[in-house]
Amino acid sequence: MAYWLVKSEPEVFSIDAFKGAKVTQWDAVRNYQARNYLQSMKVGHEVLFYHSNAEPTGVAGVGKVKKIAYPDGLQFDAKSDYFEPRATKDKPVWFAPDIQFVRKFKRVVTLAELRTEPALKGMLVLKRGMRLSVQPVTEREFERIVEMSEE
DNA sequence: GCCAACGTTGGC
DNA sequence: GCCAACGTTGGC
Repeated sequence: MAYWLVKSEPEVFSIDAFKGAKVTQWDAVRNYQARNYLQSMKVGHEVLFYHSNAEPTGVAGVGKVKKIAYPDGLQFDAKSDYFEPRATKDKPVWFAPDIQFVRKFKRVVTLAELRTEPALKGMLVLKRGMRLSVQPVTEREFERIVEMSEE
């Protein structure tokens, strides 16, 4: 079983919007490393939902992979900001899984808290300049953050 | 293949 | 709003 962290700006798609949507395709990611992680996600993998560019910034809840990655439809839409001229229906460039809402934390586990927790020292999201919007996390990190949300 | 210019991310 | 850190683009 693998665990992941995905970032979202709450002004664009918040944990409450996620709750309302119930399931959403994690589309509009346009970075190859992030795409490769999206394609590594398997049904049942758990996902930390992280608010970036937010007040406060931090982990806001949990989701779960509902369906493995399939073509991101935005790449075919010439009017979309996420249009991909190189993509064809036969050879799509961008893929994204469906992620299901699981729960909203009682409180946001803030980035500042993540930084002060020794067990989370290795997390990619804490690395200087780490802008990747989809990241792997370890089971230990995942469980610790869930615990912190209960404290 | 190099690398400068440019655009984006995202914390602060 | 600022700006550091990256990723991408495109001229050569």
